[in-house]
Order: sequence, then structure tokens, then C-alpha cells
Amino acid sequence: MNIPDTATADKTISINALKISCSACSMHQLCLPMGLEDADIDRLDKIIGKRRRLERDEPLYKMGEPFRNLYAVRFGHFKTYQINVAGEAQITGFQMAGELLGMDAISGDRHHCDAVALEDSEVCEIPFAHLEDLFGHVPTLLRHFHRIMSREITREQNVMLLLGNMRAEQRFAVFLVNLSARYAARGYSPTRFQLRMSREDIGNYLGLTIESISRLLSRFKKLGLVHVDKREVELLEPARLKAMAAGTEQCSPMA
Amino acid sequence: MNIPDTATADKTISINALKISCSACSMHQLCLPMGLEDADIDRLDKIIGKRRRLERDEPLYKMGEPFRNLYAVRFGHFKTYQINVAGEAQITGFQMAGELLGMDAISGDRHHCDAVALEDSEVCEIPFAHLEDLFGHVPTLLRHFHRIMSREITREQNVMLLLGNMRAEQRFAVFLVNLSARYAARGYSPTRFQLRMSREDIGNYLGLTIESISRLLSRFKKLGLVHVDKREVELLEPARLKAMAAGTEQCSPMA
DNA sequence: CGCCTATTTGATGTACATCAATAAAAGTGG
DNA sequence: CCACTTTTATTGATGTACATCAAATAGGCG
Repeated sequence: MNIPDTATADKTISINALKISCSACSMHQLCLPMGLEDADIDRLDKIIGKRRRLERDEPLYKMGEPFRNLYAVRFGHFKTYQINVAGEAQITGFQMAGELLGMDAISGDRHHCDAVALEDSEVCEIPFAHLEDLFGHVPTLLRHFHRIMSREITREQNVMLLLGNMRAEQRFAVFLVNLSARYAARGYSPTRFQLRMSREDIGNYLGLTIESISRLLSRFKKLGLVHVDKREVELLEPARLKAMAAGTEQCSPMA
Repeated sequence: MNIPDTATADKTISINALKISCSACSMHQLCLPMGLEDADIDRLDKIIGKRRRLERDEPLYKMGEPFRNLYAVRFGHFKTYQINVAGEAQITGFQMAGELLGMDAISGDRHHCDAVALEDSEVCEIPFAHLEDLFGHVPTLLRHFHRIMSREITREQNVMLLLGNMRAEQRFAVFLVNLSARYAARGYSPTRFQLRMSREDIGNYLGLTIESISRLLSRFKKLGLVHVDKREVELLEPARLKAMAAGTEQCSPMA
């Protein structure tokens, strides 16, 4: 998997250090080093473990595995899901570049869910024990880490709201608008993007079936809200979609 | 609201300090000070703000209010919920003694949901800025705080699983078994306890209607799984309830 | 090209919601 | 303490949003 650096280790240290510098990473304004001064970024760089590449469908970690690292997505997309005794899964989130994986494992010392790459992707390994050591020396980092964990809590609360009392159409609008905002924050088009996950994954995440997702897409298409070709999506009426997501507007029944 | 301590301030410091000592609190093994040495508990005590009493239905905080404190429940019960534009609520959790409220407000600096007392209750105010200061000096406390936040994340993931792909009966079994375990951890009976929340609250939390909850209770009663009188519940067959919660057993259809 | 998987679309079923009525508590004021 | 209203809970009848079942279509890829 990883290029062995046995004899050349000494020579490549500086190169590797450069290679995995957070400041050189395009995601450093969204990711863990956000808001850090250069000196502190250097300290963070020193503890960041190796990068890890994953291909489509490859697991980053599995439920029950001992917890050692958090992971920051460098590029690509992931999904996290829990499996119950019956073998059914519930997808708990989709993660993209700059987002952190594994925080649910801190309590319990074991991973609490599975994380799988949706496409060829790369992550930074962040040894959590070292990160904890660093917290004592870089309060800004600690503050930001707490914000990230807190944001994960609010994100999940929003999903609870979605699953608990939204109709299918609103759920799907929320999903699209959320993706749009996250791509926008990364400098991508908020109106044109690719769905990295299957219809089945979307349905599972939203508490719906694949057929429902398919029908919703067809309906949104017919209403001129979106343009869809395979997994390529264009939001034609972002304002109306946002209104649907907020619950202030609803489109016609199934017809 | 609070007893003003103007002239007597100096004299009462020690008494107050004693009064709000974490080590004297019956919840200290479940709450923030868990696992701390006495010296560190003292440091924590020093930053803990005043206690606050709330009566039934009184809000502890409301969505949008600036975030200053976390709150530890000393006794009583709370619910937290989000409200959407349509004015509908989604309850995101019920909190009991020893549990922490407000972590979702850390990102954003404002409360992200409402918290309301379900009965006469008391909390400890924990000024978050001071807690952050303390983190640099008490690594054990920091570690434990991360575990608490992480546990909140996994709790919410479990609710997502519940809302996303469990049938009503299983949801309700999960709910009862969860309460049972939490009361057990606090030294109360795992089989006999009072529901502190209304049927409506339960339904809202579980993504069901009040009528469904009522029917489920009646059915569980008829099946001899529980004994119910008003809000007093006795779990007559905890093992079967656990099996239902796990999804390995299901009771008969509505009949 | 042919197999395999992903997606779409239609027909039917059902778990739970909604509507409606009653009953039982809980609070309120005299 | 007792009428009174108001809230909360139960139970039944009916409706519906979405699931399930089924079949067809379309890509992806060896």
C-alpha cells in the first residue's frame, strides 16, 4: 500500500514533511488547522501521521476496531454508517474534503461505525494521542477542535429533525441544499455537482427507499427544479429548493 | 432569583464553595469530574458558577441565545428540542442527573436548541471560557470532556439509526431500555421508574404521534411486557424488551 | 456483445398518521 | 370541597405517504 522508505528514510524526511504540510493543503482553512498561526501549524504538521489513499468501496475503518487516529479527508468522499444486528445499515453521514472522521470513537476507544470511501480518496492520519498532547500547548487548536466536535453534534441534530418530522420531498431538498452549500464553501459550483453516492445510499441516509429517491428526482426534474443526468446534478432553482428545505414552500403531490 | 450576597460575600465564600463542591455531589462519578483526583476536583469547583433551580416547563436556555455556560444536571429532567420555521419541534434528547447540556452551542457561540425542565430541577452552571482555561492545566479533565462530547455524537447516531430504519415498536422498546439503563447507572431501579415526559414528548422524540405511543403502551401492557399506570412504568420482561430493542424479537402486529 | 448492477417506473400494500370522540386527570376559581 | 375548564391520554375509524413488489430499461465493464 505505502511506498516503503527504508534506506532513504533520512533523506526524505524533509520532503515528506513538506509533502504533508497542512499549510500547503488546499483544505487548511476548513480543516483542523483553521485559524492557526504558522508556528502552530508546524507543530500540528509534526504530529500528522502518514497519508492514506483509499480506492472506491475501501473501508477506512470498521466498527469495533481500536481507535487510534482521527482522519481528515484530503480529497474524495466517504460515507459512515452503523450496522444493526439484522445487518441493516443506517448511513449517518457523507464526508468530503476538509472534514474530520472518527470523532465518535473517542468515547469507548473503538470505532462506533464503519467509514468507507465513495470514490478514490485520500486522508491524513491524525494520531489522537499526539493531538491530545498538542492541545496543552496550542489552545487555539483545542478551541477549534471543540468547535468541530460541536458542529458534528448540531449536524446530527439537524438530521434528527429531518428524519423525525420532514416529508420525503423536504428531506431530499435539504439534502441537495446541504451538498450545495458544502461545495460552495470549497470553491466549487453550488449549482452543478456530482452525486458521489448511489441513490441507495441517499435513500438510506434520508430514511427512504431507492425507489422514493428515484421518484423524487423525476418529480423535481419535471418541475424544473433540477437537471439530472446520471449522477450529475444541476440545481435550476436554488431559491425554491431552499424554500422547500426550510419548509416554507412545497411542490405538488406525487401527481 | 438568587440570594444576593453583598456584604456577607467574604464570610460565605467557604460555605458556598462547600455547597457547590463536585466531590460532595452524588453525580460526581457520572458527571464532568469523573475520574479526577481531589486536587483537580478542587480546581474544577473553583470555576463552577452558581447553581440554578428551574421549575417545570421553565426554559434553561433558548435557541439563539449567546452561549456562555454548559450545564450539568444535578437533579430533575430536561428535554432539548429544535424548532423549524413552521413552528414544529423535534425533541433531540432527554437529559437526567449527571448529564451535560449545551455542547451543541460551542460551535456558533449561540445555543442551537431550546432546553426546558420537565420537572422541578437543578443545574450547575459551568462557564465554558473558564473550563477552557482549566483544560490546559488538567489533562484528565480535557480527556474526559472529549469522551463526553464523543458520547453525545454516538448517542445521536443511535437516534439516527432509530429514526431511519426502525419500526414503531422497536423504537419504543429502545426508548424504554435506554431509560432503564440510565436509571440503573444512577442506582435507581432499572425496572420501575416514572416517565418524566408526556406521551406527546415521547412520540415527538421517536418520530411518532401521541396516539401511536398510546397504542404501543396498551399493546405492551396486553402482552405482559410492561405494567403502566399513568406515568409509572414497570418493565415486566426486560429481556424480551431488550431483544425487541436489538431487533432480534418482535411482538405481534397491532391485532 | 453479454452479464451485472444501478436506476426508473408502475401496481399494490401497509404502517402509521390523521381525524374524531370519549375519558380521565389536573388545574382554577368560587 | 366542588363545579368548571383545560390538558392529557385512550380508543376507534379512516386516510395516505411511502414501502414493497414487480418489471423494464439503461449503463458499466470485462
